Amino acid sequence: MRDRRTAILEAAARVVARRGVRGLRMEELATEAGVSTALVYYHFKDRAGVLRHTLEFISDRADRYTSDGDGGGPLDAREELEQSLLLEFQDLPAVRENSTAWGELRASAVFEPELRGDLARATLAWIHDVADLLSRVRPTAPAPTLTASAERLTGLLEGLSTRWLSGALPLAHARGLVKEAVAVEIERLGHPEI
Amino acid sequence: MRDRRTAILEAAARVVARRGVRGLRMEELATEAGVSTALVYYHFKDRAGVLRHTLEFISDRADRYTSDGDGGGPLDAREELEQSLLLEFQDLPAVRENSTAWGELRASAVFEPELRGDLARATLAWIHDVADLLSRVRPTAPAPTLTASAERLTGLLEGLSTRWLSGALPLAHARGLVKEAVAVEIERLGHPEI
DNA sequence: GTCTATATCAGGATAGAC
DNA sequence: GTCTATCCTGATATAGAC
Repeated sequence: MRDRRTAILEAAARVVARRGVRGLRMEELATEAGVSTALVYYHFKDRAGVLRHTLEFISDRADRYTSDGDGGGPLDAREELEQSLLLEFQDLPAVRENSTAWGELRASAVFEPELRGDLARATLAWIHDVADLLSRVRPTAPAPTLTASAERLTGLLEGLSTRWLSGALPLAHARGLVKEAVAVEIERLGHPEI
Repeated sequence: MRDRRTAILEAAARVVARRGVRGLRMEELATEAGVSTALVYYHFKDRAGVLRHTLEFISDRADRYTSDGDGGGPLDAREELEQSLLLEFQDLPAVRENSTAWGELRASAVFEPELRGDLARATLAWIHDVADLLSRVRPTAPAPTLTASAERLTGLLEGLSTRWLSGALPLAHARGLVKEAVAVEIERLGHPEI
């Protein structure tokens, strides 16, 4: 147990994953964190403040996961790419929590312009990372083509993620589709004349 | 102006597109429809009932749009496919409304299991339609491969749609990515050995 | 079928003590 | 920094007249 503030943010991440951004109630959050509602307001001013800091918290945490050097031995560029894209599709509480929260963030941004800035920045960074990994597989492919591939792959991930989380798409199937999408895009980058 | 019931559903579609599923308030809906809140309850029992019927209404309407024979002259199979996938990316109020409502429905289904049934059915039907169009472009491709391509294309559409609606992706760029995705998948279906 | 009230309640937010 | 208690708004839902 860290300081209360962090405990509240961790609790908020769990509640958002369980109820959604729209479903987050201050009292449920307080109970989950084991504190009073007043304390939540003390630390975060109001509901919007809670949400802002929670989404920031989640996004930082996601960065950490992504850059996790894991114990799987050295990977070639393509494996690394696949690995990185498949990180989002695992049935671990932490991963589900992050994916759910991100999905909520994206969906909420449609109606809440204040959220759009952060979201756009994070998405752009992600696309850039993926384009970078792609460029290691296909070093000769031109940058705009790489970016377009990255945009499609990440866009697909977002779409499939929602399907998975809403129970419409089994995890294994989602993973299969992602792997094949990677194969297809890499193949495509080898034939720029299409 | 049809019967009040339909007018309420049309208004609900507009309000959901504007405020989201969670942002739909019975009074705003009533005002938008030009009726009293009591009448809304009379016709739809409660808020959940409004939502259920609204989503059904939207989904029916989307079917109509999709099967719209339009005035663009006869298209070959591939053009028809492209056309059909690009329908969702137009800056027309009706289209925006439908896309937004669908996005909301998908996002809500993550937290509301009751919505999942309808959603899964509609998604499956969509995938099937796209697979069908693909099979006309690549008549020799095996069915599972066609289905996988359709799943990726529709999944991508869902992901890009959210990006577009949240202002993260300009319309023209989205359309370009979709067109290229179609090209890539069709190319892929011509090389089943990958 | 439709309206004008109005009851009811959940949930966000604050006051004030410790 | 943290709690208990409470206020108050906004939103769902119903009663009863027409």
